[in-house]
Amino acid sequence: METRELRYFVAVAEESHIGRAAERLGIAQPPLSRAIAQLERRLGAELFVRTPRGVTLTSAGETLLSEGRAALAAIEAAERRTRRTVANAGRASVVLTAKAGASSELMAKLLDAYAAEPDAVDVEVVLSPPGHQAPMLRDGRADVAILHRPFDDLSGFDTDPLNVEGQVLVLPAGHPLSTRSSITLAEATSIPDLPLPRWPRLDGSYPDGPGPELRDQTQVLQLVRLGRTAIVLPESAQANLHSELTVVPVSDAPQVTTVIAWPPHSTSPGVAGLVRTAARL
Amino acid sequence: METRELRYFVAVAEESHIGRAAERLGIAQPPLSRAIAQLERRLGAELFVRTPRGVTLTSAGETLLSEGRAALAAIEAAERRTRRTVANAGRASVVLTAKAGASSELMAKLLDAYAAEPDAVDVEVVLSPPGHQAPMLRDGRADVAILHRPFDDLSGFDTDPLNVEGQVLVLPAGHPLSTRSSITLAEATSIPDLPLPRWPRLDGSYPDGPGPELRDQTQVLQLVRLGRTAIVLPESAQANLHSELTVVPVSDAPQVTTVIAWPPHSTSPGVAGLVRTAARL
DNA sequence: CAGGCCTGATACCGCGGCGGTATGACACCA
DNA sequence: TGGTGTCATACCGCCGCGGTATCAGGCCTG
Repeated sequence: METRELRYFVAVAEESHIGRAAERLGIAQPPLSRAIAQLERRLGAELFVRTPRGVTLTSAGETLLSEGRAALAAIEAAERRTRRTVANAGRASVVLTAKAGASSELMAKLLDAYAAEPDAVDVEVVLSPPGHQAPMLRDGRADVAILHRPFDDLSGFDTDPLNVEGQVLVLPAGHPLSTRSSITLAEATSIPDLPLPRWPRLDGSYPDGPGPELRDQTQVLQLVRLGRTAIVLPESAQANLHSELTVVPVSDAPQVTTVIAWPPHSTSPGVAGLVRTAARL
Repeated sequence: METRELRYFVAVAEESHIGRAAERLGIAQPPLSRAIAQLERRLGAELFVRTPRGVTLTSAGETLLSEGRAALAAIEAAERRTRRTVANAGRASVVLTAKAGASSELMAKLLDAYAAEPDAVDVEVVLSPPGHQAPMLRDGRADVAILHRPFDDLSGFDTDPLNVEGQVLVLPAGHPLSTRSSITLAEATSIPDLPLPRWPRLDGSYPDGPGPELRDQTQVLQLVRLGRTAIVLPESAQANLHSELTVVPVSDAPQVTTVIAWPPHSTSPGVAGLVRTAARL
C-alpha cells in the first residue's frame, strides 16, 4: 500500500464524498474513484458503500481509517525528524512541547537542571493549546512532551511521572462556597450561579452548554474574578492566581499526574538526557 | 514520502550496499541508486556516505531508519488488519499471540472466562517463539498479546498487568545446590559444572558462549534432567516440571510481570472484551 | 411521471516517472 | 598499472497516474 493511496483513502473517509475529497486533494474526481476501487481490489475489501448522497465507511473501512491515520502520522514523523536531524547538522537539538501556562515551575526546574548537564543539547520549547501535545509527538513536530494524566491520551508513548497533585475549585473571593474546607466534584460542577466554562475541541469548535467559551487559563481566571464562572484546576495553578480569588480543595477529583512522554522508539540522545534529568527531580 | 521509497531506503540501510539491496528488492542497481538520491534530495538530507566498499548511514539516516521501520510496521499493520476485518465478514474475530509454553494456565483461565462473555468473538491463539510477540503486534499479525516484563519490549503498547511472580533456578534433582533454600542470581548464573543455555536471537542466530543452544522450554528441561545445564525461570514454570528436577528460589532475580498488551489505537471490540475480562481475573 | 441534478463509474488519452541496459567515474589493490 | 568492485549517469520503453468527456443510476421536483 502506497502512502498516496492511504492519503486518498483518508481524505475520502473524512469527506464521505469522493468529489469533495478530490477537490481537497487537488485532483479530479475520476482518478480518485479509480484509486479507491484499486485499493479495495488490492486489499480484497470493500472500504465504502456507495450511496446516491456520497459514500460511507464499511467496518473494514473503519479499521483502515484508524490504522491508516496512525501509519500516516508515523510517516510524517519519520520525514520531519529526519529533516530536523540534518537541519541541526552535527550538534543535535530537541523539541519539547507543553501546554501553554501549565507546569511552568516544573518545566523551569527541568530545563535548568538539564542545561547544567555536561552533554546537554539545545531544547526548543513549543507551547501549544491543550490537547495538541500528543498529536505533535505522534507526527514528529515534537520529540518529547509534558503531558497531564488523565487529560491527555498517553497511549503509544513511553512516560515517566514527574508530579502528582490534587485539584482545587477556583472561586471569586467573596463567594459563599469559599468558606468551605473542601467540596465534592459533583458540587463543584453544579454551582447554580456559576456555569463551568467550555473549552475548544482539537478542531477549534466548542461543545454546547451554558458556560462561557474560553481558550486559556488567563481568560478563565479573569472571568472567575468577575463572578461569571468557576473552574477546577490542579493545585499547582495556584501559583498563577491573583488576588480576589480563593480556592477550595475538591475532595474526590481525580489526581493529576504530570508526566514526561516520548515516542517509544526514540533514539535521540537529547530526549534520553531530558528524561534522565527529569527522573532525578 | 512514498512507502516504496521507504522500503528501498531500509533495504539499503540494512545491506549497507546498494547492489545487494537492489538484488534483495528484485530490481536493478541503477534505479535504486537514483531512488535513494531522489529521497535525499526531497528530504534535504544526506542519508548515506558513499564509500568504495558500499554505503554507511549518516546520523540523519539513523533517524530515518528507526522512524521508518516503525512507519513501515504501521502500514503493514493497517493492511493486515483491514484484510482480516473483511475476512471474518460480519462477525469479528481477534488474534492473540503468546510465547509458546509460557503462562498456559493463566491463558486457559483468560480464554475460558472470555468465551463465557455474552458478546465474545472468536479468538485465534498464535503461539510463537520468545520475542516474536511484540513485532507481531506492531505489524498487525496479531491484535493482542501476552507478554512478560522485563523480557519483552512493551514500549508503544497499552498494557494491563495480569500476574507478578518471582523466579526460580531449575536444577537436576541430585545437584548439591538443590538443598539450598534460596540462591542469588550471581550464584545461579555461574555454577561451575552447569553452563546456562543460549537462546536464539530474533533472526535465529545464537550468541557465543559455552552453554547448549536451545529453542524451547521442553528441550531445556530435558537437558537439565540430564545434568547438562540449569535454567532460571518464572515460578509458574513449575507447573510443567517432571520428576528428577528441583527448584531453588532466586532471591534477587527481577520479578516477572505477565501483561496483556494491545496497540494503543485498537478499536476492535474483541480486544476490548479480552482486556476487560483479563482485568477481572 | 419526466427531466434536471446530484452522485460515482467508465473510456480514452498524454505524459511523467519507474525500471531496464549500457556505460562512466572513481577508489582500492595486487 | 590494469583489474575489480563500488555507485552514478545516460538513455530508452512502458506502466500507471491524472486529465477530460461521458455514462449510469438514484433522488427530488414540477
